[in-house]
Amino acid sequence: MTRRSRDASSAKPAAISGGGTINDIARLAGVSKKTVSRVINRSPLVQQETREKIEALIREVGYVPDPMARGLAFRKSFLIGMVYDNPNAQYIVNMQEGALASMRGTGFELVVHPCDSKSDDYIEGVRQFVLQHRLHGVILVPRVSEDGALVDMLRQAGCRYARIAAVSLDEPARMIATNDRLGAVEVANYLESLGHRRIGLITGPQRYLSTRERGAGFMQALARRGIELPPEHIVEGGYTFESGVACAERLLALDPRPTAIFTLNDEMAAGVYKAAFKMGLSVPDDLSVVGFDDSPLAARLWPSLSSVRLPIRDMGAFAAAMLLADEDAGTRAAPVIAPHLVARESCQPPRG
Amino acid sequence: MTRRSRDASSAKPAAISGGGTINDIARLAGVSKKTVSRVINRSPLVQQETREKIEALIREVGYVPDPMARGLAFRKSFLIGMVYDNPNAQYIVNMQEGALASMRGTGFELVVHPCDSKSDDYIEGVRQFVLQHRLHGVILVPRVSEDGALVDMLRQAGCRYARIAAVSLDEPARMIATNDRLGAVEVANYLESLGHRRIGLITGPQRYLSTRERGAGFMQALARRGIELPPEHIVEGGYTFESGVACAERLLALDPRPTAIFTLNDEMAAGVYKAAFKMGLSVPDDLSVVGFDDSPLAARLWPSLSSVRLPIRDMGAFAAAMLLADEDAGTRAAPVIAPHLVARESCQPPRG
DNA sequence: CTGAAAGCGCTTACAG
DNA sequence: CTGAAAGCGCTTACAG
Repeated sequence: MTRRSRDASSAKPAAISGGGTINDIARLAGVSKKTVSRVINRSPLVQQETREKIEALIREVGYVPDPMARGLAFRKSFLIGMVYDNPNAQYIVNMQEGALASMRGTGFELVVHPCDSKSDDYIEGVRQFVLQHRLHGVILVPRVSEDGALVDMLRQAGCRYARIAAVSLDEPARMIATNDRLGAVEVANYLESLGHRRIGLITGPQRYLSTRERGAGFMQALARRGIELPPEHIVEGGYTFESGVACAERLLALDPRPTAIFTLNDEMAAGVYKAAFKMGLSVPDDLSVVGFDDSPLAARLWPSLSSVRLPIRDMGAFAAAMLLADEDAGTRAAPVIAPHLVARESCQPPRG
Repeated sequence: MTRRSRDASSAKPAAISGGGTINDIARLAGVSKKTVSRVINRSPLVQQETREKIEALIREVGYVPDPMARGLAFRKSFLIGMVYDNPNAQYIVNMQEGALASMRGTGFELVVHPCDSKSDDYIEGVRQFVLQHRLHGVILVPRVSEDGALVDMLRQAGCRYARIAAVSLDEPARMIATNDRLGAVEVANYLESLGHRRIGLITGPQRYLSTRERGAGFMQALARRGIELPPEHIVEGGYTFESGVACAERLLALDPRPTAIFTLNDEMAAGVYKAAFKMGLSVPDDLSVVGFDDSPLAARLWPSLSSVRLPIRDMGAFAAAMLLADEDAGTRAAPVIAPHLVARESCQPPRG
């Protein structure tokens, strides 16, 4: 009782510290702290009666185990990291919220790690990030999720991860495939059903998996409906507004010009709007436009932009849930992610 | 040596664990671990020679103290929280990056806590957030930063905080004032200098400090230049795209109608664009528009939107630096944050 | 300026 | 099913 000042005061510890320690609960329950520990960790090796008594006490006192003490003993923190190199702020924020939704009430917290995958020491940065705080696991967001070298490092470091990518790249328990291809297929079918035959495609850099998936899905679906895109109708942009303008100017200079353009993200679709307006073309009267991402921009453009939406929040929630799941919980059903087209005002049948 | 398996292997511990423990360093240096601890914590009570030897060893081995062990002993984690209830994703992401920039190399990490300030138990949520992991401190982003009840709770919980708000609400060491008013003044002067006299203002909800500051700054600056805004030229929006459309429709129905409109955020400015186009008015030929926030939207609208930019990244960096600063480091110069107008294509002198 | 002891709040072997 | 001992990797008193 001389060792710990708290012992000298009262059995009920200060509320501010979150409800005492494991020792307080053990003393109150008249058991060893090891037994309390078993209850905390859901060990089956506790008598039902004992367990219930301890659980009631824990609730009553408002006791919450200290994550740092647990982490020290476990050699693993109660932190989940999110690693990303993604210019789409809304994407990041939505995914954070989704992950947090799965983590609520678990005692885990989310720590963020934006990085620059073009710098050659970013992997070392992630390594220190996961190792220093002994992260429980990390969520890998596109496009870093596509980097095999990063994943190799994580495996070697013994850090769990959940990858989010356009198509499965890993074992199911570590992977959330977003099936970007399906969204592009939907766009192809939509434009074709409106009657468009001369269609332009503005892609992103081919090194991105999402670009290849979206592009391939779009072209294949068109082909299935008997539409072939001539090479000059396919231009590679850089996922930026400016590149969207430049690519659209090239496409719209064609004669005859496309009656519809699909851009592989919304940024570039906004660029298409600008190019069209500069040329005196009206969207959608003279040109239909579809984007991808359904970013906040889409609904705010005038006319509002039809775009493909991914359930980003859900993806974040699934990823966190995967990381939190017991290693030995058996095979869990892989979540099926399906993008879908949100049709707005930017498309209509071609004129004439 | 039977106790710790690592002792049995080699003096140089596995690189994967980040470079051994304090005991390894102590043994290698031939000192007690307390002395190593003093070096880690920059205590002056270490002989220069001893210190240098230990520091060299730490670098060589790549030793990094375990934040969980330190946190347990300190009763305080190496985590900084960011608490926000802000619909502007770019704002959040930029601020996160700024905070992280200040934290780089310190061993601290950033843990995020979005919340809903309209729910009545959000303060309890933040309380558990800061208490459970014993956060080192939290960054309070507008608009939760304006909530006195939240700050009271944090004070009572003994959690450090840094508040970011339009105007100082707290002691300088806990406050980053963004001086929103100055940005609005700049807009007023700009529009006046272009020759506008009939000017409309679309505000946000008056309960927000930023709204009041921006609105007051704008009107006062106009008044100083001899322009009074009649009441019907001032309408209250809700910071949403839709409210921008509705407010603009009211303003543009006036006869004579305003030649310029200032909206207190970019979302509503986009709404003004839509309303103008629907009425067949051209921006900027028939109507000049200025927004606030300089969100990604601003540069992507057509014509691109003039808007007030806040140095959000720097604000995040300052906030984190404040939290990391030694309590007894003395009074540090309060950073001066100054918003400024980014003039783009949406304004020109009024016609006629 | 330096160190041995005790402690932070939890868990992992190891016994029973 | 339960517990006493030792340990996770660090720090705070307290001595010297």
